[in-house]
Amino acid sequence: MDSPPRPQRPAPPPPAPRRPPPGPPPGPDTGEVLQQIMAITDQSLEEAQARKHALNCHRMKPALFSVLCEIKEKTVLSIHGIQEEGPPSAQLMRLDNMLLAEGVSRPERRGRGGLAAAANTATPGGCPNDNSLEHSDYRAKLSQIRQIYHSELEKYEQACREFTTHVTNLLREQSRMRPVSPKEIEHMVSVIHGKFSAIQMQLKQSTCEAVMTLRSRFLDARRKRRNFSKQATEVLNEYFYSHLSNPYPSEEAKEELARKGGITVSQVSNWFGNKRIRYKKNMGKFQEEATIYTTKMAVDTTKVGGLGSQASCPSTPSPGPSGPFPLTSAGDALITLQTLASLRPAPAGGSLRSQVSLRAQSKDALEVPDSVLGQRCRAQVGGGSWEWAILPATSQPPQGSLRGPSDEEGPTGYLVCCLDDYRLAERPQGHGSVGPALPRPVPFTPSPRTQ
DNA sequence: CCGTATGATTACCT
DNA sequence: AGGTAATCATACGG
Repeated sequence: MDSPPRPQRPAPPPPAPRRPPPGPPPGPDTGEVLQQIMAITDQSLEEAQARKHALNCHRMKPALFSVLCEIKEKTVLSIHGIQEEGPPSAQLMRLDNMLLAEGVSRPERRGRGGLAAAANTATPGGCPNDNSLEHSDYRAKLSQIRQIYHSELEKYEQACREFTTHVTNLLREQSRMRPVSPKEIEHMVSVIHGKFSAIQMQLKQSTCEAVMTLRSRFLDARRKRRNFSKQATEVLNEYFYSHLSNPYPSEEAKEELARKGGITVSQVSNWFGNKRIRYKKNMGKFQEEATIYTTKMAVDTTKVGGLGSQASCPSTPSPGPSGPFPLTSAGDALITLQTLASLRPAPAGGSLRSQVSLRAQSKDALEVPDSVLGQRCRAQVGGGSWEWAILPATSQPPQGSLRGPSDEEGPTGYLVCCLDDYRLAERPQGHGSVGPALPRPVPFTPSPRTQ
């Protein structure tokens, strides 16, 4: 009760007791010794060593040492009280997991190749798979973050190791002078580790933040859509309008379209999803576009010699069985050249070379091969559905006006004509004999095609 | 600034 | 899984 207020200190004990112990009152002799100890710090190294040696040999040393031991005992107890600080790291674990998931803290991945690989796997699920430009930008930045993170981490770890060794050595050395239990050293080490891991935690935290920022910026960039390149749009539209009766590209077709357009397969899927629905909702609006693209396709077809090679479809050139788009009235039907170009003049010419090519020589003339005149054919109406039709029987260019969608196509660029005397035909009986792959007129069905 | 176009997302369906 | 339909959010052009 009347003892001096010497409370347990909340902080870990300093390595050297700088104060007279609260225990039994030191005699004058002890006080003197302590004075000397205190004075040691002011002395030169050799002097100090000599003093230390002298003190070590002092007759009071053992007694003093045991006193110190007693004090130590108490402080160690208090240390134990303090030591049970909360389990450090729910948060640390969270950070670690996150860094791992983001591909930042991959162990043992040092080389650039490794980093790149890590970056690749670091984009899980819906992650940015998009425009390779942005993607590589993202990867580069992530890799940068990773490098900084690892080099900092390395630094901290090294510093921690050095400092730990240093302190351990110091304590070991001091243990000759004062009681330093291995436990205490251990504790000290864990304190040091704690401090350093706090720093590491900060590093991890800010790394996580950086990654999240990068990620969100990137995702934002994804959400902040950009229109596709002209090239991509063209490729997609070409496929769409050349497969209007069945605009459902297969997986392979999607892949090829993606490759050609420099976009991803899922973007292709999105595009077709949007296109189908929007086209169906408002066919009128797309009429012009339809003619433009079907025309374009026709040009390519004729240029290449009938077979839609590269410019046309990556797969299945023949339309499927169902037409997703409603028929327009025959009155103002537009037969596009692409349509005409894919007409077959007669039963089974065998090879696709028997396809008819039509070329517009000028705005005012359309050359129609005799072989198809008066023929029953399949025609794409209004850029939309396919119908059986009979072409005009005259050798004159069909009446009607030519439409010229493109400026760049020159004198032979006007490929779309209105056939005023186009008329609907009966669907041929036994359609199998009409031609190998002529699509049958199938009423509009909104359900997804089955292939 | 506003209306339209368009890519992406979401819910729901088969 | 892949489709439709509705919707969101931004780009873009007048």
